[in-house]
Amino acid sequence: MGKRYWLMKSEPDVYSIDDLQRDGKDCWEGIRNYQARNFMRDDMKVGDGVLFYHSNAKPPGVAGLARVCRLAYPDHFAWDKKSKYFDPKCDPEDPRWWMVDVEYVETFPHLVSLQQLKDDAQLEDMMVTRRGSRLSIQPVELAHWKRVSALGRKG
DNA sequence: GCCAACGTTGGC
DNA sequence: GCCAACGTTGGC
Repeated sequence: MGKRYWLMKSEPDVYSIDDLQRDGKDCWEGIRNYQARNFMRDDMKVGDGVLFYHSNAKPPGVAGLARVCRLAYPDHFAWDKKSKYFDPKCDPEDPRWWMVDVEYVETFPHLVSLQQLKDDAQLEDMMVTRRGSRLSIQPVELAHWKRVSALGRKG
């Protein structure tokens, strides 16, 4: 399997692309949805491209690019009682939740808003534009990746 | 802050 | 295995 592309949602109030730029790289902890977990655990490879999406933002949209820089490993916050991602049903011997690390690549000079994504004919069937699409990690087609990047760089 | 959409839980 | 109740997501 060659390089793949993803969209990963983060609430900027919690962790924004500026935070990732400051940190250089960070673990993507707290994913508590099985479909999203499966994408990270089973499909993400080092070097895969990430559209960094700001959810619950004004406006919501793709803020820039990141890159997967570590293969999936157990999300240890799941058994950290002090973490807000603590999951009492989790057994460290049999990890239920996984995460990858991502590294900062670039911040778009123009945030590509959800409305822009919806209005763009080339992005018609992109998953994030579908109504009720709550999945916080989604696969992205190469053509969509290229189009979103172009919009973000050129406005 | 509202609420529709969706995922999970748990009784049966 | 059904499904009602509940919790969360996330746009608006």
